[in-house]
Amino acid sequence: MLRDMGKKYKDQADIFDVANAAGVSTSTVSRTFNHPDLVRPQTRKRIAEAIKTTGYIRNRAAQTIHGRRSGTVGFIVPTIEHTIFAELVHAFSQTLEAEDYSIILSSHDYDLRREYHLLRKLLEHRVDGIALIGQMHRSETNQLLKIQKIPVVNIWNYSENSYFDCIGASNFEAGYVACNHLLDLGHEKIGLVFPDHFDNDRAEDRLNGAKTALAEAHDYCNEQFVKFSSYSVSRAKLDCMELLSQGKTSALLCGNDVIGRGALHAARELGITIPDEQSIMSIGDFKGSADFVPSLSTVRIPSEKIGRLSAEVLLKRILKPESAVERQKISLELLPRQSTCKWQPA
Amino acid sequence: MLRDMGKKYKDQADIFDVANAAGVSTSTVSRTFNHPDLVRPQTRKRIAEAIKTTGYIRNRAAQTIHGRRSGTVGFIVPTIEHTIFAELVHAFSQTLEAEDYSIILSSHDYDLRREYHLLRKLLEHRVDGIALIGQMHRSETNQLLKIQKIPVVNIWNYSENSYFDCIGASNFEAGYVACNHLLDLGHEKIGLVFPDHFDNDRAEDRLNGAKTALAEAHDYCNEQFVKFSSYSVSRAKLDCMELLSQGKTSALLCGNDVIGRGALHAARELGITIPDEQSIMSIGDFKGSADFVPSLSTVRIPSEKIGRLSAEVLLKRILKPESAVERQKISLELLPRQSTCKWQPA
DNA sequence: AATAATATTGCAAACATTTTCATTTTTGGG
DNA sequence: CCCAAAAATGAAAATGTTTGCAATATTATT
Repeated sequence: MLRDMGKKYKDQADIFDVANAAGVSTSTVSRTFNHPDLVRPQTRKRIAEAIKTTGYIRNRAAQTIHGRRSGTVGFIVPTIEHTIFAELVHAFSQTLEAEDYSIILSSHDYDLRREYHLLRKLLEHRVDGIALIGQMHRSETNQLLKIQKIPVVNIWNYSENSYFDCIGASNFEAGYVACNHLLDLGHEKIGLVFPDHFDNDRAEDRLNGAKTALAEAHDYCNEQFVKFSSYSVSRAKLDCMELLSQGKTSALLCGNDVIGRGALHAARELGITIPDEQSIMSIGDFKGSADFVPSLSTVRIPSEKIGRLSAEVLLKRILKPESAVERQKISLELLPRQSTCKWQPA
Repeated sequence: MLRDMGKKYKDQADIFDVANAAGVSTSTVSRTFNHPDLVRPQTRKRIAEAIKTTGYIRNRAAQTIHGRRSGTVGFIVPTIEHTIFAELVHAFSQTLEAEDYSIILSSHDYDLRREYHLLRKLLEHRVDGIALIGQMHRSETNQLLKIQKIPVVNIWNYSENSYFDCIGASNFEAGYVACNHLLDLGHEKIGLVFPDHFDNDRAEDRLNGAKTALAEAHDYCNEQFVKFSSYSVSRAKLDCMELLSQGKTSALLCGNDVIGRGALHAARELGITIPDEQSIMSIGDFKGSADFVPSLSTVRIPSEKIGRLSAEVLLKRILKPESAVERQKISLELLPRQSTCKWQPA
């Protein structure tokens, strides 16, 4: 039956307008979108035309309300400003956009209380799934996720007993491998420059990995060589200059490539030759780190791969919520480049 | 009246559950959210408790359907991978998240056909507003935006006769100013390295600005010094190495800081001293460009400011759709740093 | 050409809210 | 303590879809 014509002026065509224009019922229009195989090709064509002439645009909110997928996925990252997660977000989005999902992206600036609030907002929008960075979250965050029974993927930091699906590398291992690279080269006085953020299990794990390597090699870890810096090349540069100018180290181990770049700049600024006078080792391998001169030695954490796989796993979970928890430990790659070399005492 | 109790098991508390728990009607619950001043503080408190005990989370989709704000804003950028828009997106998001909006971020990889499709998807979600980069879009994109009468802000590239609100700098001017900086320093053989993307009015305008400056100074622009590169440090480095090793230029003008960084690396790789042997000039001033050694001379386009202002303007337009078009031309800042100096013929 | 099987389509209920209008409660002034 | 005005609340309609079920149209089989 056609809809009451006495309605007030409407700016947006709705499914009734399309149905009228095509001379079918709303059910049929709806089906053309959601189960095209159930409607006759001929009818489908008529509807397609009606859609064009009316300028109809589906209302996802209306279908969301009905319990159908919202077609959105929430992605909460610590930051989008500092390159760190750019590649990850990019790969993640591309994969999901290819499946017609839209990404609601929010960042909490390393404040896990904000993370909780952002999560609530995403749930208000009835996202079909959620992606979070790291394993460390406030307990109310985890609780909320559990009782909501919403598909969740935990990205970036691998944990063998994660409650949710989890795709990431072992950041402990990354720190361990990176540090051992320097130790293998004969370095003994290694400066550790790591981000100072709390609310960041990745950095913490990396630092612990490095300290463990040091402890194994030296039976101790000299705390006076540990420096906390931040996620900014400028800040890191200053902090590294301070550390380098003390002249007590033969190598710097940087918690991530942003800091690694800062270290490279710092050395240059101070006229310190890399790697002859100091080795610089980093973790991450962001795009461009290989292009520095000297190129930055680092431990590669394949962010594109992680982003793509996370999206795929989340997708699977959305389609099949009850399957077993999926965890993938993404392997690291030690990339010795020009910024590190054997330590030769003068 | 209380709701029919014979309903099947529901996992998600809805507004009826809250109403029951608080002993009020759904109207009152709804009002506590949307017009808190209309409900007695005492009742409000009772409802707040009911919300907690039931674990209720508002359904934005349901209110969107009612013509109410969806609480989302769509932001379509060319890319999130290459730093270019990271600061912009960050500032934009922060400003809108503070007002409780969620951002649906999508990227089209410099493909304006994809931009159109992404826009449609955003409209399906009934976003309250849309932010787009640049002034150049497919005609169907512009048409769709016009007939939808949705708040739109055009970011990044200023145009004095934009149809929509527009916050940005003149990229023509940026190219012009950057090039004149080199000309003022006495450079004559200037290599132009610009992104090769079509579908990018910003790069085009910058290049035209540079060419205009050259034409004014020399009455010609030597096309053999124009090189098209891409938005990647690696790619740009290789391209710059090629150009530099020909030894026909005394300065490089780079279309953006990504290319500028590539140029810096290239020179270093080739053992060319910056700025003594070659000057490197860039456009953008991304975070970190000042920290390179030598620091990168560039024309600053204040992306954070642009991001923040865009968000504010879009917000205004959402609240007051009928007000006059707002345009802001953000001013540039020439930042001569260490990578450029006076040209002294050998 | 009649019947059975299958493919299409339509009706109406359901989804979770918001909001208008009417009704009830509270408040303040005498 | 009563009454008018103001404040708070509730009932019900409306929002734009999807989908189970029933009805109808098409096709295949004899």
